[in-house]
Amino acid sequence: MENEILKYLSKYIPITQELEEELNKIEFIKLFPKGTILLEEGKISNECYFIIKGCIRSFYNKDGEEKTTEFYTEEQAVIPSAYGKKIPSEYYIECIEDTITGVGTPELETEVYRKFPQVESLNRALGEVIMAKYQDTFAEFKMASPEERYLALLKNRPDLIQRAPQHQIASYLGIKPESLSRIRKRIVK
Amino acid sequence: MENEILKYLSKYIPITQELEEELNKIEFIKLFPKGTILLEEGKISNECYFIIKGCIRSFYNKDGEEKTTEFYTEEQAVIPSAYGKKIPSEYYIECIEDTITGVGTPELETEVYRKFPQVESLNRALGEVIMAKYQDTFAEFKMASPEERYLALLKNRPDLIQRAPQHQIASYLGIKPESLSRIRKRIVK
DNA sequence: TGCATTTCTTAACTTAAGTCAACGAATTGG
DNA sequence: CCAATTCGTTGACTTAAGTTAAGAAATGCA
Repeated sequence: MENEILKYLSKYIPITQELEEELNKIEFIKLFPKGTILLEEGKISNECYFIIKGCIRSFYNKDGEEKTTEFYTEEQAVIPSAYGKKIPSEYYIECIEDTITGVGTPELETEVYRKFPQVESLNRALGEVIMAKYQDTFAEFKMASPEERYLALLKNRPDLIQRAPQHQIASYLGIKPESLSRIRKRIVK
Repeated sequence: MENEILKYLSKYIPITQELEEELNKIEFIKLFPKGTILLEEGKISNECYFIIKGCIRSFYNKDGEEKTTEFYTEEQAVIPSAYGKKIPSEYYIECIEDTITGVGTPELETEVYRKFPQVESLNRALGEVIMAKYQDTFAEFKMASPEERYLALLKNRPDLIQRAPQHQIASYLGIKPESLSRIRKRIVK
């Protein structure tokens, strides 16, 4: 677990001795216990996270009801919409398991990009890949019925169904908990 | 219309004489008539587009039915999920109006990034902004009912309702054309 | 361990979207 | 300009999700 981010980066670019030392110096690994709120609605966001182990969700508070919109797990980056901008966040970010992350800040990023421009290139390329996947996910969501969305989730991220409570999964699928309960019952048959 | 892309870029980075000349040399402005299919399902994608004027949609063919998943208009980038990867596209891309675009290719990008690393930095930063917006759009979509989605579209992209046929708007909202027709009737009251 | 809280399920009922079909309106191409 | 096709609306009916409420199951905490 010493430097999982380096391990991850090394899949994509060669890690020089210099880069390794630099990243070891600045990298900030943190453990957050389950239940930690990493970002609150209305607050300024100055941190992003790379999940080494654990699970994080983002959720809105709509008329007192929590609407989970995203789940993040191992090897995923959590970048709040308001990250680095000086605007209040519209949603919360919470660890739903004990979670180990690398923590990034705009200042850290700027410094690393300046010293190692290749890392910025990599981020540009990785960003495009993640964007493409996300687009596809949104398109599938639009085209599918709630039941189809649940079946797709079972297939694509089966771990989530174990890791997150069902009412959070429900809003992630864009439906009510009662509906998800019925869908599950229907499927068993 | 000589170089709209330079105009757009100049909002974000200083345009040197050298960069301007370079981009003028390599930039490839094309006009596509309404109805042009820019990418077909199953085909390899080697072009991305920056819309100067016009409207482009992406759509899937699900059991013979077209499902429009995205509309792109002025100052938006159209980057197919399969762009630059050597995998077949899962969807079509079509101009639904006469459309003027800047056309990009992976080779062109590589060359520009090599000569003007600042452009790659800008793209990294812009990509993050676009990603954040897209995430917010997806979250809103999940939380809203079909009627609320339509009202949001009316508010946020009112031009689209004039520019695209209603059945395409319907699948963009994740519903059937008959339902959209009824929603519109409900709203007028 | 046991009590309190949260989560999940079930049921009855309401509401709105999906489906199928028909028809008139608008658009397109020759 | 006309014929053909596509598009949008409407109606009747089906299906599934939302709502409300209640109780069972699971979980967390003292």
